[in-house]
Amino acid sequence: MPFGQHGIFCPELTRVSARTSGMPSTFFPAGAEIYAQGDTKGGLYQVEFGAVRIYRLLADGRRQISAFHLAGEIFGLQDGSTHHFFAEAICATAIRVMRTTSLDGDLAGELLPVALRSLVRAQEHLLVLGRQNAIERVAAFLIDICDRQGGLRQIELPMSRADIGDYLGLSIETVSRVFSRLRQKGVIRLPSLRSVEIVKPQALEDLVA
Amino acid sequence: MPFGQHGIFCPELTRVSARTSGMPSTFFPAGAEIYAQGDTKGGLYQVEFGAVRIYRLLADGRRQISAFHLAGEIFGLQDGSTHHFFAEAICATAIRVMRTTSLDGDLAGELLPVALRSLVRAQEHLLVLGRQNAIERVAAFLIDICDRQGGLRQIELPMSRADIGDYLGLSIETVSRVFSRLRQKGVIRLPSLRSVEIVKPQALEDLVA
DNA sequence: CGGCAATTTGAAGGCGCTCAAAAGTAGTGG
DNA sequence: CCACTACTTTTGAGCGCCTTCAAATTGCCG
Repeated sequence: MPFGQHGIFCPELTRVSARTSGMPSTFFPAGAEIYAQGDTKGGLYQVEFGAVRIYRLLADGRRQISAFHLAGEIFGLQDGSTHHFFAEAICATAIRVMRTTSLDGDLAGELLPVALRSLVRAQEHLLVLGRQNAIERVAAFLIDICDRQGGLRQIELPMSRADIGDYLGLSIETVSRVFSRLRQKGVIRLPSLRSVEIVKPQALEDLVA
Repeated sequence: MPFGQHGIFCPELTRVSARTSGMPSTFFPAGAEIYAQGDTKGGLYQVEFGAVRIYRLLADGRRQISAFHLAGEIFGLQDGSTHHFFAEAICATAIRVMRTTSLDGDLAGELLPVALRSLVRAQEHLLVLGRQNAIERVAAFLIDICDRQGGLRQIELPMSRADIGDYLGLSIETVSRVFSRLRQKGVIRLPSLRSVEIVKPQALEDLVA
């Protein structure tokens, strides 16, 4: 099976996406692997709906999520012939696949901007992980997700606290404590476990300095 | 002046590099700025000799070095029209410049591998900053520099402890303490301040897991 | 309603940071 | 050659933030 053992081909989505790009879509339930470290499947992926986590593991199980990808975003670029990371669906997710063969053609010029955006993102994330404390990291995360969801004050988080912790280099407990602290300060509200309302955007901005 | 206020044009180097690429070189003394955050100078840079640090600053002065670039390596790729980072010469350094105009032509296809290598590097660095402790970070750093200097056991560090700290997300003191600890364990020797001899490579490898 | 997983909250400890001072290094000029 | 200065690096002591371990609570789905 081309796109991970849990990948389920979805004819309806195929037809939908075919109208826009001519490429088929694949559906992944929550937790399904899209590709693994060492996989040789080349290609580029676009999130149609849902969310994806890109991560790496240490031998003892420590995990670092290097990026989340939301609807519309492109991922899967690789250096060399094999993937260096894992990609998993965070929730029910549809992925549009662009074949490697087409990359050699006209798309080559469009690939560079994608790579550069990812690079800038990763480098900015380095600043967060290297030089910011827990509350600053969470603030940066919320601002980032907010912007990528259209800038509305109401945020829907597809990922768990564990995912957020592994993205921000924090423990689950610390993430939870920071959320509580921001709530107590009146900076955010938590209408439900996976949604956040930003009450004082400026307070968040001030935290990331 | 095209490449930072401290850039010194060096005719002799120009002639040398012209033989290989037809592009001129610029010399930068230690600490000289190559480009700054917000600069609109496009273009690609190659280190001829010396070393470069790429970094970002927080409002209160905290600094995160996202990458070091040694002789032969290419840097300066940017998303959009302005640089998002600072680039400085760490020591006496010569930089070969490739003009933006030439990038639009034949080089476009060669740019993608450069961007992808940087991306993979940054993402691997995220794992170090997010999920590894002090001794593991230093071990990863030494292995990386060692590989990039040809894999010899003797390493020459162009950068200060402060630079290493700002690259690894550690304080100067912690970097120094870890070096001492590795020396006491017999893993490395420190023939001088800026050189490291790796006595037990396997011990270092084991640390990064 | 019951069971399981995710999240929250609490308590204690450790790793790395800050502050401080000593030791080492390099450059300069007498 | 040596004295002097300025800077980097090393080492020490104490503290604080985050982690770990543990338990309570909440939310979800059958």
